[in-house]
Amino acid sequence: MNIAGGKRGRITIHDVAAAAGVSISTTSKALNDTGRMSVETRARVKRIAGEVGFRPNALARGLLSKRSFTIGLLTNDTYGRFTLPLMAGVSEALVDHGVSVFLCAIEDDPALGQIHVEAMLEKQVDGIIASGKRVDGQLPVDLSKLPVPVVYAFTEGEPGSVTFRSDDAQGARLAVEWLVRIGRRRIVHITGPDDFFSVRERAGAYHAVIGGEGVVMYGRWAEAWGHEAVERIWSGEGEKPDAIFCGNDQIARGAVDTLRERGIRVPEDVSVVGFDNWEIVAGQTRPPLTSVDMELKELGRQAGLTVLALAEGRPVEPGVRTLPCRLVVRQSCGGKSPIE
Amino acid sequence: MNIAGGKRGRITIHDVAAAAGVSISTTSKALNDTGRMSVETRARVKRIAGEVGFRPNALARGLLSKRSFTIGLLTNDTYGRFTLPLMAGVSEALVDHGVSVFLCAIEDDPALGQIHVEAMLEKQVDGIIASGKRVDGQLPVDLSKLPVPVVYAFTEGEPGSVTFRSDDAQGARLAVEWLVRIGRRRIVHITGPDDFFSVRERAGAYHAVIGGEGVVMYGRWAEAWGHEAVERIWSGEGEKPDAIFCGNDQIARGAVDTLRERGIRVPEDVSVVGFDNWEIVAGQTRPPLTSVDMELKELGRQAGLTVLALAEGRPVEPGVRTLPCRLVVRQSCGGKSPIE
DNA sequence: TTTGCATGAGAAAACGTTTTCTCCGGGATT
DNA sequence: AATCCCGGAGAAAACGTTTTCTCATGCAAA
Repeated sequence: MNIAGGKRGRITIHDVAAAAGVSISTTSKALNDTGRMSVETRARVKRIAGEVGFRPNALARGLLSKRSFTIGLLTNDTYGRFTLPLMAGVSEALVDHGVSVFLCAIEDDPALGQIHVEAMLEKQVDGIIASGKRVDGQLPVDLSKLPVPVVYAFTEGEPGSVTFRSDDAQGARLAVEWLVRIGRRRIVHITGPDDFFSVRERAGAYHAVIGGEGVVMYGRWAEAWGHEAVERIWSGEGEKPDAIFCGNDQIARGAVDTLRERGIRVPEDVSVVGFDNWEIVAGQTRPPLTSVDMELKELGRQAGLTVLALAEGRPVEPGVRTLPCRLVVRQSCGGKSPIE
Repeated sequence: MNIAGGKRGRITIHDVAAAAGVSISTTSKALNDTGRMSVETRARVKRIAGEVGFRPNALARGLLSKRSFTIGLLTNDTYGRFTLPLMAGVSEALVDHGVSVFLCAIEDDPALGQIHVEAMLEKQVDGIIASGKRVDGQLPVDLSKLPVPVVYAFTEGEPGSVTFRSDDAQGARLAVEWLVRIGRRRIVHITGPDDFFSVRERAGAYHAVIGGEGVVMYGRWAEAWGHEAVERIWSGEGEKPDAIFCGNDQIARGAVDTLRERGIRVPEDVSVVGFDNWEIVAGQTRPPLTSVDMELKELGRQAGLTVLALAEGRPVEPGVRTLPCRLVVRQSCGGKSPIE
C-alpha cells in the first residue's frame, strides 16, 4: 500500500483511512473530534493524518455544510486609502475562524460590480462586506436582494442593514477640544466639500465646541486647497488664527507647508490638526501631523465579525454603528499633554 | 410544482431540470453547450434557468473539475504601495476567466503566512502569486513545496520559478535620458539604501547614461532624506546641479519642497524626476512630479495570466521577466517634449 | 424484413467530505 | 440465563455538479 496516496493527485481522507486501517467515517470523526471511538484509535488516525500531510478539501466540506468559510470585500475605493486598513482588520478578525477574503475592486463600474458579485455568489461566499470612501454614497451595484448577508462599511447601506462608520463628530470634537486645551482660541476649520456628510458632521462638532463664531472654509480634498486657504487667510485683513483644524491630512499638509513658507512657525505660532492619520501624509509632513485616526482596522474587524455572525445565523441588531476616533499626537500642535 | 425551488435553500440544477421537464444531465449539457439535444430543448432549458435565477454552485463544480477558479495573492507590503496596483491588474486580468482572488496580507509574520497559505490550499486555490516590496528579499514563508503553481512578483522566487519585476535600469535610463535631452548636464542622483537591488540597478543605469562622473547619494526612502540631501548639496561649496533624479517620489517631494523653500525654482533652475509615479505623492507635489511608472498594474495582469496558464498546465518558461517602465511627464522638469 | 446508424435524452458514477444509521460484541443488570 | 445498554466502528446517503455510458426511437440502406 502506497502511503503517499494510491491514486494520482492530492491526498484525501481515503488515503488516511487506508493508512490507518480504519474506515473513512472513523477517520473523519477522529479528525473532527466527533463520534465515539477509543482514544488510541483517535490518536493514531490524527498522527497518521499529520504524517501523510492530509489537508481536508474545503470544497467538499463546503458542499455539505453549506458554508464556504469565504467572504467577499467589495470596494470602489481606488487608492485603497480606506480599503487597505479595513481589509487588514477584516482579515485579521476572520483568519482565526478559518475564513478567507476575496477582494473585489470595482472602480465605479456597475457592470464590473455585477460580475464580481455574481462570481462571489457562485463561489458560495458566506457573506459580503461592501465598503466605499464616503458614508453618503452607494456602491454602483444593488446588494439588497442577495441570498447572503451584507454588511456595509463607509458606504450607504440598505434600510434594515448593518452599517459601520466612524464617529466624525466625536473625532472632530477630539481635535478641537485638544486645540482649546493647549490654549488655542482662534481656530479655523479648513475642510472638504460640504456635500459630504462627514464634512458637515465635523463642521457641526467644530462649531459646537468653540461656540458660535467659527470660520469654516469648504473646498477640495487636496493639498492645493490647504495651500490656497492659508494664502487667503494670511493675505487678508484682520487677526490671524492660532490654530487650524483640517478636514483631512492632505489639506493639513498643504496648510503646514504654506505656513512654513510664509515664515510662520508650526506649532509655535499656529497649531495644525489633520484628519485620517494617513501615515504616509501625516508622518512625512514637517513637522509630523497630529491627526484624528478613524480606527479603520478596528472597524474592519468589527465588520468582519458581524458578517460572520450573520452568516452563522446569530442575531445581529440592524442599524448604523459609529466607532470612536482616536487623536494621534505628533508635533504639529505643540502643547505637552492634556494635563498641563 | 413550485417554480422557486422545491426544497428550502438555494436553487439548484435539479430545480431547473424539474421546471424544464428534463433530466439534470440534459440540463447540465444544455447550459454548458455540450452533449447532443435539439436546439429547442437547449434554448428552453437556458431560458428557464435564467428565469428561476439559477446560479451553478462553484464548490460542486470545483470538486469534480479540480479547479476552484480561485487564486491567492500573498503580500507583505503593509502600505499597499505595490500591492494595490498589482492586485488591480491581477483581478482585472482574471475576472474575465471567472477567477476570484484571495488577498492575504501577512505582515512579516511567518506564522501568519503559514496560516494563510494553509487556508488557501484547503480552499483549493488554483495558484498563488507571491508579492513583496523589494525584489531582493523573500517572503517569510516557504512556497517551494506547494501542490499548486506559484508566481513571484516584486519578491525573490525559488530557482526554477517565474518571477516578475520592473526593469529598474531601463526606468532609470528613461529618467536620466529625459533630463539630458531637455538640456540638463549636472545631474545628481538621490536615492535609497544601497543594499536594495533596485537602487543599485538604477544607480548603474544613471552612471551609464551620464558617463563616468556622477554623484549618487544613498539614504532612506523618506521625504526627510530628500530634504537633507538637498540641504547638504546647496549648503556646500562648488557648482550646483541643474537636475535631480530621485530614487522614489517621496525623496523627490522632499527635494522639491526644500528647493522651493530655498528660493530655487523648479523646474526653471532645477529639474526633478521621481520614481514610482505614486499618484498621491507625485500628483500633489508643487509642481507635480515627472516620474517613472513601474507599470505595476500591467505587471499584475501578466502575473495573473501566468499563474492561470500554469494552473491549466500550459507550459511556461521559468525565469525572471522584467517589464519596461514608462516616464510620466508632469511639470517638475520643464522642457516641452523629447523633440525640441 | 433486417441491419445500421444518427439523434435525442436519461441513468449512474464520480468528486471528498460529514453525518446518520446500523451493526456487533461484551459487561452489567435483572 | 435472558435482557439491556453502551462503546466502538463501519455502510451508506447526502451535498450539486459533470461526464460517460446506455438506451430508445426512427429512418435509410440492404
